[in-house]
Amino acid sequence: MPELPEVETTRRGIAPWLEGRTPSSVVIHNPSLRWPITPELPERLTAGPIASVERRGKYLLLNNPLGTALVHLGMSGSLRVSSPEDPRRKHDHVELGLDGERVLRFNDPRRFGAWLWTSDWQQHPLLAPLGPEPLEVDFTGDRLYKGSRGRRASVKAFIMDAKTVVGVGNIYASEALFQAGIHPGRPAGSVGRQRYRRLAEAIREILGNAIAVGGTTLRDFTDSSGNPGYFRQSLTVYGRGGEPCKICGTPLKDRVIAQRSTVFCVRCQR
DNA sequence: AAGGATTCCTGTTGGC
DNA sequence: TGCCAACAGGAATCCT
Repeated sequence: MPELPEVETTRRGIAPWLEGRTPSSVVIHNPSLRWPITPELPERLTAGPIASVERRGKYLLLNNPLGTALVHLGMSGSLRVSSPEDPRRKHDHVELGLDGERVLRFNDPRRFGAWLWTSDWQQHPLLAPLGPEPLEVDFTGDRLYKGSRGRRASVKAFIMDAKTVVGVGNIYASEALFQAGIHPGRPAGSVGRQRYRRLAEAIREILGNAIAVGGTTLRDFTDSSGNPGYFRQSLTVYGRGGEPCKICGTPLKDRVIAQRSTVFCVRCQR
């Protein structure tokens, strides 16, 4: 399930193959993603060189002189650079020809991903409302504290809301709340300033560490070369329901909070 | 306005 | 062993 570290890992892998090049072709094998791929996408993406590959939250931005292709991996999407001779895999929906030797393929079994075209991504309705980047300086505990006053939803739902901060999905939200010692079901408005400072620090540290080892591979995430990420071995609570807490040994609880499976320690997290 | 429920989809898993 | 229902999950969208 790609969260910010997996998307950033993907960005770093594909950028060197795309930047400065004009795709020779864009072939859409199946346009039925989260939203139908607009038929104009191929002509737009082949119109000029891709100047840069950026990331905003979990969106990848392929920028060229006409605008930007917004690529979202959804929950099962991946991008891979391979040889044109490598056989297409099941669920390869989009293919960019890079030169004679390489192709970029978008694979997405569940088709929750997206490829959208926009002439101005900053104004795009999906991107404009997004909150701060967790690894940038404007993401702070004080900001979380202020934004959460009066909020009755759980602190877990609050930090998974992209308007609060981008890129924190179910796995890293659980990990950060454990590291900060905060119970995921606690109302966001009842968490104090100091504890939000701890939480912001935990989010930063965990996402940064995950990026450094290529993300988390649970089942099938791989980078653009097909390699797994190694953060899984650093997970302290996610996927460990019923197993002992690594701090106090109490069996970890597993229950649904914010519509998602959530693992936490009733003793260490309050 | 806020927050919870629903929805899209397919591969994996668990029960019988 | 085989079949099928339940489940997982990002996040927009619907509903209250």
